[in-house]
Amino acid sequence: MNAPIWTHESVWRAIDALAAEHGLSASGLARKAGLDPTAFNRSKRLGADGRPRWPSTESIAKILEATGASLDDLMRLVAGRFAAQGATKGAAFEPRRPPPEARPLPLLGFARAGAGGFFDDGGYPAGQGWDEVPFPAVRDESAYALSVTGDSMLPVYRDGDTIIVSPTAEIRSGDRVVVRTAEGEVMAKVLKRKTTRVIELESLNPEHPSRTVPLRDVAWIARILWASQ
Amino acid sequence: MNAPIWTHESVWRAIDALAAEHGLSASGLARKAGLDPTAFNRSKRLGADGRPRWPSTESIAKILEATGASLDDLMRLVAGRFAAQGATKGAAFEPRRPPPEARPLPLLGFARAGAGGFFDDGGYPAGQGWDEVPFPAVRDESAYALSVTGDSMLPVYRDGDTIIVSPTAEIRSGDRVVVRTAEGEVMAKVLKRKTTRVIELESLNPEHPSRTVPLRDVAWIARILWASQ
DNA sequence: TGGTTGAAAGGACTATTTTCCTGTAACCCT
DNA sequence: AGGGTTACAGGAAAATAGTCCTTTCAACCA
Repeated sequence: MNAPIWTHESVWRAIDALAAEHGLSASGLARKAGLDPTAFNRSKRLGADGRPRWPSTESIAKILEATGASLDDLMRLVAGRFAAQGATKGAAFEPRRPPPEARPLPLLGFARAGAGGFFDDGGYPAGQGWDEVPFPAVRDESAYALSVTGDSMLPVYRDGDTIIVSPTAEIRSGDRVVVRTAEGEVMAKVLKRKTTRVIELESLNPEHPSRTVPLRDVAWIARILWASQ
Repeated sequence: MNAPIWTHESVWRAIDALAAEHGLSASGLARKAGLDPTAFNRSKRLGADGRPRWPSTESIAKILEATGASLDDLMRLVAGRFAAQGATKGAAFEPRRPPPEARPLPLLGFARAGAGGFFDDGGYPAGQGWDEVPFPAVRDESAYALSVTGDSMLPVYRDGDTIIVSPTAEIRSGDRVVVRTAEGEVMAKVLKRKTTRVIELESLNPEHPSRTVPLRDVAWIARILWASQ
């Protein structure tokens, strides 16, 4: 079992479980906590654009108070440890794999790497001044890998490179993304701009022109997290 | 005795403590998590009308991810159990950490990604035909991370990208490498050719010329395994 | 059977949180 | 001294979560 994590999925699951442990529906729990009964509707957990909607920390405080649940209870439920009576009728539709467990790696700014004292003679990290970074910080259980084929993504991605893609990671301007169009074309690009109607995609090769795609022509978009080298 | 509770005060206190445990200010933690640096300002924790402002559960997920903190850490901090301050900032390098444990991720060739049947409507892996790849396949206990600074490695590496470097991994022609010269210059390049006397390094930007360095001028060379995106 | 209530989906609107922006102050480096 | 960066306060705009409202369906009861 991997370490429990705080994710959109696990938080909502905890809310459902808390409701069930108190013999309530999600709408009943919301009502009991003084929230609108539709607040926890499953239909509202993803926005119209598919973006995850997170319950607020304030709403969580209210449901804990209304049910008398403790901080321990909250973490237990987020961790997925439910009471037997409260077993939810799971919508489990595919087996989930745990995401890779992050470990801390020593971290140094590149600009400092030339200064003395950070590496020994063999090029191994040494001395003072190293920070830490979790690697790999991949929390998405539905993350997958794509193996690059061809030369069309040079110079960033070469034939045979592996890219790690997350369908649920937040995407911001400047992020490298995989986009599938409604026609079935799948491409790796840089998201330059997103409006309510179009997305603008820059090529990974700066010499190639940007491309604007209407959102209605976008089947899905997923963020690239890591690339092998 | 009541269990620790989830309140406006305890949640913000936990955020401050998480920052402190990583040697960061609140604004530094926000920045590290990809949030606006003003997001956790003390001045913004109560609204102009005195109403408490709660951090979102999404923001909490982001700071946990950015710091590698676990659900147990979150609970500990919300409960008010803090570690001594500054424990990890600028710490001496500690050798012999276990490398990240590889997990299998679904793998698909990019060229096949446009064909039907590999993704559901939301862009999640589905259907048959997926292979597996271990991620991250990093076996080197001395692997470390470098944080890219500046624009000199565009378009492959952008300012702020993290590259994972292995001093012990085998290096072959075409691999992306970090090289330190005897003079102390550290650079990221592509190893084009290695002979008994020289190495030839291509720039990551194909427009820039190759560079030949005598082996006696090379202090060390390490292979880049992964790059964040 | 008809009425009532709750559960849930979906849309519009409102309230709240985050982001963007500006300014000041402190600190560090050249 | 000047420039750059970070920390922090404060205001406006943008984004997001909650509320209100409507509709449909199911369960229950008289």
